[in-house]
Order: sequence, then structure tokens, then C-alpha cells
Amino acid sequence: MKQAAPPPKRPAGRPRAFDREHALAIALDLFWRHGYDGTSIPQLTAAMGISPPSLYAAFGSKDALYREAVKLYLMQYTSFMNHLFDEKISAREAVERALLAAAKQFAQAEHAPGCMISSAELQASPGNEALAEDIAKLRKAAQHIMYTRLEVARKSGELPGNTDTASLAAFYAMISQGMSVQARDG
Amino acid sequence: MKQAAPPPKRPAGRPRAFDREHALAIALDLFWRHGYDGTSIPQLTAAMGISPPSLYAAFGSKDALYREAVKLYLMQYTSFMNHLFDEKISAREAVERALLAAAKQFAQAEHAPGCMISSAELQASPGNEALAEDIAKLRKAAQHIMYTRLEVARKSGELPGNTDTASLAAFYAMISQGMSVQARDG
DNA sequence: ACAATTATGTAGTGATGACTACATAATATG
DNA sequence: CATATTATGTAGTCATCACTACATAATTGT
Repeated sequence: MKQAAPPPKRPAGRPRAFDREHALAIALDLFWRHGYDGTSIPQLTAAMGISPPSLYAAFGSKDALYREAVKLYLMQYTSFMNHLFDEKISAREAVERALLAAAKQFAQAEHAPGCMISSAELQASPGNEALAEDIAKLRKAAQHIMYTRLEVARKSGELPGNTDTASLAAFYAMISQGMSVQARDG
Repeated sequence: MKQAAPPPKRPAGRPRAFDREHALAIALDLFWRHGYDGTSIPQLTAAMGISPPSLYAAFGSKDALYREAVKLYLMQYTSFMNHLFDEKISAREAVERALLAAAKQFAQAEHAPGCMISSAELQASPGNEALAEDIAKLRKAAQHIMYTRLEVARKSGELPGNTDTASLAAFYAMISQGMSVQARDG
């Protein structure tokens, strides 16, 4: 039944003293570089310039913060996948463009090297199994996008009817993951 | 000036009550699965059935134990690389065999999935930088072996003289690393 | 038998991890 | 101005980490 001011500016209560989005971007950078376990709360709060209670008030928990950082990553740094949705070009070209764009993206110096998803939580430590599984799901989802594109191409006749699109998708996902490791090592 | 018994059986002192090699194999399995940070001393001692002092007496430190486990891994589980040293077959065939053997090896159910070196310490946490670098060196070493084989092929005329063997080696290393990630995810 | 040496078990050390209790400060609404 | 609501800062909680002090047990060499 709220019928207050049309622009609901502030939610009441003391306003937050830091930029939540900026803090999230910092968390993303740290998690990207050092992974979930490799990034500690003191590290995060120090880099953000805030205290632990502020972090927890804003993000809930380390796990929740990590998941939000992953979401931001997916929104900001995985646009190279868009080529796979481009129906105006052939599947072959779409895959080529996506891989090239990914390679470029992985090697950019403005952010951490490689793909955050590819190199994250490959080794689940006790207590992180759920997180590791969810990240693995993201890897599989990316592979599925590739698979779908290849299936379209196969049904439209661009690829031979008997093409093993699943294996082909797995192969391209492999390439992408390999590129990520290479980017990490330089 | 020791001139005691010809077979120097025991080194004096109370004998170790556990099998050091077996314990090392257990450590390898755990490190392989969960990584360095993801494996704790309590986990290790529990799995080995010994107490912390025994572990430290036998291996020195967690870092030293990890490095010894890596050595064991290299000796026991990377024989697929041997194809690259086989001079009786073409480079093309050597690479093909190595990759196929690696794929088979990564997927074996008797041990942890994937390559221990490929998926290890991709994200260096503070305090592990040295270890992460040494592992990265191992990845580069593997790539260099591939490079050397390709260079031999190029100089012998099997590959065109202007082949970019370094990039080609990087590509194959990439494939291998991608396979490792795929193996982890199933 | 005795000394020297090495391993074991119990128990604990200091450091660091994620997370929070509590008092206080700053804003909105009535 | 009073009250409710939300954020902040200080300080601390409890768990877990890698690692170890210390007393004791088992072996070799004399």
C-alpha cells in the first residue's frame, strides 16, 4: 500500500557510505585472480576500503558475494559468446569469431587473465562442493550454447547430417578452456 | 668412514611405523583431487592413518610433501608424454598418440580425473606464489617438450620450414589442458 | 646393559579464517 | 522532535589451519 513519493529515492535508514557496484567490481577482480578460497574477507574489505560488517550488510556472505561477482562477470566479460547467437552468419563463422573474441578477451591487460569460469574451482575443497558444482554447471552451459548453435547448423544443412555436434561442441569448449590456461601462464 | 654391514639395512633409531611410499601415494591422490590449499594436514594424516608429527618427520612440511607428490605424479602418470620422444614415428603420429594417451589417462577411474599439473594452482593465493610459479613452469616444460619435437620435425623436413612450431606447440598444450578440464567435469 | 638415535602420541601453539554482538551514527517518516 | 530503520566501527567469537614441544617407545651400535 505504499503510495509515497513517485521516485522512491532512498529506502530509509542510514545510507550506505560506499559504492556497492564499485565494491562488487573489486570483489570480481580479486576472485577472478585468486579464486574463491584464495580470496579472504580481510583482503576484500581492505581492497574495498570498508569493514567486515559493511560487507556482510551489503552482500550477505562470502558465498553470496562470489556468486554475485560471477553474475557480473557473465554480464560484463562474456560478450564474445554473442557471436554464437548471431543468425546472420554461418555457424562456422560464428564459432570462429567467438573463439577469436574469447582469445582477445582472455589476454586483455585491464583485468585478470583467462576466463574466470574456466579456471575457477576446478579442485573442490571440502565445504565448497556446492559452489564447485554450480561453476561446473556454468561451464557446461557455455558448452551447451555451442552445441545448440551447431545443431541448428546441422539441421539447416550447413553441417553434414551425421555430424557429432556434441563432441564438436566439447572440442570447442576444450579449446576455449585451454586458451584460458595459456592466458594465465602468459 | 662407515664400513659396517654390506647391506645397510636400517638407518638406526626407531623404525617408521607406516609405509612412506603408500602415504605419499595417498597424499598424491588428495592433492590431485583437491589441490594444495584444498587439502589440509588433518585430512592427510587421517587418510594416511598417522599423526601430524609422523607426517612432518617423514616429509618435512606441507609444501615439501606436495612437491614430492608432484614428482611421483610426473613419474607415474605422465608416461603419455613418452610418445613425443619416440624417434621411430613421425612427429604427427607422436603428437596424435600422446594426445590420445593423455585423454585416456585423464579419464581413468582409478585415480583423480584430469591432469594434476594442468588444473593445479591456476589461482595463486597469497603465500603460494612460489608454488604456483613452479607448477606453471612444469606446464611450460611440457609445452617445451612438444615444441622440441616439432622443431626436429621441421628441421628434418617433415613440417614446412616456415611452420610456427612455437604456436603449434602452444596449441597442442592448449588441447591437453582443455581435455583436463573436460575430464574434471565428466 | 647403556647410550645414541629416530619415530610416535598427546596435546597444544600462534596465526588466520569467516562471521557477528553491540553501541553508535545517519537517514526517513509521523 | 520522536521513532523506526539501516549502516558503520570496534572489538571479539569460534573454528580451523600449519606446525611443534615434550615425554616416551623402539631400534642400532658399543
